[in-house]
Amino acid sequence: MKLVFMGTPDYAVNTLEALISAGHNVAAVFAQPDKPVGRKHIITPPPVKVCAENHGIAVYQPNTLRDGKAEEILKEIAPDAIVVVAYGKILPKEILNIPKYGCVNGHASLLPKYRGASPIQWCIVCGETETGVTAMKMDEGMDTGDILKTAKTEIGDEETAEELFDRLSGLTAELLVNTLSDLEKGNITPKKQDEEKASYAPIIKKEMAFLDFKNMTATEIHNAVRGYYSWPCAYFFLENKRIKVIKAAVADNTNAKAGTVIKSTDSLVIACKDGTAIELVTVQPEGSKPMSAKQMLCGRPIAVGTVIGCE
RNA sequence: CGCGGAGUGGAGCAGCUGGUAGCUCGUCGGGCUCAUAACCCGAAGGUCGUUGGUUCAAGUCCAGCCUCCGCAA
Repeated sequence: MKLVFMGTPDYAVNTLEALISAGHNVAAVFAQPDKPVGRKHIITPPPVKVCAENHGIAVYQPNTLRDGKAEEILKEIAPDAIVVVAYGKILPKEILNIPKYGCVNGHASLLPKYRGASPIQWCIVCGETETGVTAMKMDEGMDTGDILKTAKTEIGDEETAEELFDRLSGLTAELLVNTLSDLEKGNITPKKQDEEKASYAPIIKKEMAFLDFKNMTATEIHNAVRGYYSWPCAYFFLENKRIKVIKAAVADNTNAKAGTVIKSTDSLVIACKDGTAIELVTVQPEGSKPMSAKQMLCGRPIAVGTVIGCE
């Protein structure tokens, strides 16, 4: 098939590679413009662009798709389908209607659940045990298009968002290749989404990853630590210093007041809501590299009974 | 030149107003103990990131460089 691919981050590269090796003619790639990245604000091209260039594919990085230019380019190319994975822009109606098979999006959740920007993080934060990827025919709404095909996978008890990202990225690539081939053969019947079951996964903000030991149970903390890793990373404050929590484990229940440090010798355990307790296994104090809680306690002892607040 | 923190024995940290390094953990040896990751005694181990400067004297002050990290993006 003659395709146009739209995507930006690492996550989308797998799919682009897969489409190419499946023999599709990827006539052009759209990606977000290069952005300043890192401490020194070095202008960096998005991974999808790098990949496309390595394959000698033309890359377009418009700031907007709504000024008619993109539409013009796409009509010129006249692709059979446009494949969109983590592109980061909403496609206007004029573009949606250009390809014969429409615009196919790979979304990282089992739609209609977790529509929106951050489905992967949210399903871990919410404690889901199963997720997947969905191929859908895009319409004007936010992830509301008809479902073409899905693939499920289980979420491991200790799996982080970063790990799940990797896995779903691979699943998406497979799913979309299969979806295209089925579309071509005409053996897909698009299914409407069940609006009753729809839920949204809003974009993640830093503050959301704040660990409030007083109002979260140990399990909720554990899920937050996994779900917000590796960005923005769950954190709390200790003496006005930000401490990121890289890894945590649910500990035995306690009757200490939520937020209180109940163990700080070999390990660091903090009481949470409803008598639960969480052990902070790996942490990263501001300015330092990640370390075990025990290492941190060597240099920065914390007294048992200390209450972790919100300051 | 976006803002800021940091580089000290194996690990994590102290070391204020300059006079040759200390804490917690670990390691090794010994002791106690039915036993121990617990406790007691002792030991080993540091060119204090790098280069140059100030000084009688610098980990401690000044300048440059390298590396790491937090914020921001």
